[in-house]
Amino acid sequence: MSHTLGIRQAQKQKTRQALLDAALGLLEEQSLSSLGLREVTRAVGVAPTAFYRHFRSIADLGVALVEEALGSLHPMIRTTVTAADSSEERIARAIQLIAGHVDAYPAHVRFIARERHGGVQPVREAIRDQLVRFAQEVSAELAKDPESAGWSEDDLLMLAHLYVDQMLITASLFLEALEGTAEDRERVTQLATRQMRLISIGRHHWRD
Amino acid sequence: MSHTLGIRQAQKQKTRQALLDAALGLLEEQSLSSLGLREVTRAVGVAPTAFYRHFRSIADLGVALVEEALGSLHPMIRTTVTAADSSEERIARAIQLIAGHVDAYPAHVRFIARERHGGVQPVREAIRDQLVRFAQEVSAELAKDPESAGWSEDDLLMLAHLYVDQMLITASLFLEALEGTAEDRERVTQLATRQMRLISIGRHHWRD
DNA sequence: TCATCCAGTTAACAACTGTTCTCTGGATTT
DNA sequence: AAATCCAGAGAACAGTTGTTAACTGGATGA
Repeated sequence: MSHTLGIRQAQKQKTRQALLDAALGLLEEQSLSSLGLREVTRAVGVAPTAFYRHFRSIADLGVALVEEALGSLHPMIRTTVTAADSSEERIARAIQLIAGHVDAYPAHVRFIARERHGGVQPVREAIRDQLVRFAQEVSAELAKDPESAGWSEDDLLMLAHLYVDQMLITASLFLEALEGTAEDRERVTQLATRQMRLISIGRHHWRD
Repeated sequence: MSHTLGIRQAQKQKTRQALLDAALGLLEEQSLSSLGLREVTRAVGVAPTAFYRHFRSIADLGVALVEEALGSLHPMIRTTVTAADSSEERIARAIQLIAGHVDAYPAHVRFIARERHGGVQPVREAIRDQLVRFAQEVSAELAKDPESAGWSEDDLLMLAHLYVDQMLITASLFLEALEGTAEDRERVTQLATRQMRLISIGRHHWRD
């Protein structure tokens, strides 16, 4: 059911993607609020005014980056939380998944961590919306687990937010460890694993 | 034992503080990496070149802001964790303390949350160092608690980091709720309380 | 085939940036 | 009282920024 794009539309999307990629690269050493429109177009090799054919402003481009970075992550998260194996195995797998994602898309992870509390309001809101969606989805998956018997919806959402925040913290630690040694990364894995374990224990004894 | 500063030194410190205050104000709507030196001096009402009498660069000023925002917080944290009352009361008091701090110094809290993963490396490192110190101090206080019997140093530090991160998340939520209604703030209190409670439960059953 | 469209170009704008060098005048020290 | 110091001012520098307007030329659709 794929409709082949015309030459013009295809070229336009190519340039648009080049702008997004260039911006993401430039954002490794600065924040979005200091990223210049000309800086981005210069990196791509197009005229500054071409930018306006794709985005109204840098903030607009930032919102598009949020969608690119988080939009495709929902199914991955759902299946990770769902999993039918033991709690300990699930933790190990989740952390392995985070580590792998940071390895594969470090710039996206950095962007989200940086701009979650960054200086550009529309981007902050876009990230917050995505994270709220994550928490809702995690909450919905948790509800299916027999261990969630007797849990209120509020408490499930509370736990889901804890998980989502913990995921981001862990991703950020893996990111810092990317330029470090293998031991650095192993230490992050150990730390994150034990923190998740402690939260799981808290979850297990919550109903008391 | 206070040595009265000379007129010149006093005036210099006054200007320096004015620069810090102005910068903090301007940072409510942008990130440090986009803050201009001229922007700051203009807000204070001094010549751009006067900036160099106090800071080598904007990054340098940022590091000074980190010290101002977090430097004086260490004793407060120590005493909060120490506390001799029940776990539930300790949680309520800690969260109340965070809420009060956000009310009193919203710009400082915003600055730390924003620049923790921000685009200016020296500032990121300064914040990280301070947070590591917090975690070490919390860890040292936890070690005194009889409930920490049988805990390894690594595990204490793991828990301490969890507490510190949770504090920052909570502070950030209170900050968002500052412009909201009283119910918004109450909801944050409820959420943070239950998350802390769950972590406490996890801590209590850790040795299993 | 011919008219229309539209992604990207070119040129120009006023406004802004960090940094340098030189200078001033009141505080400080001798 | 005289010499020194030094926080801040002033002017100028080359480079940068976002945004506007009018344009070109290949793809598109009638």
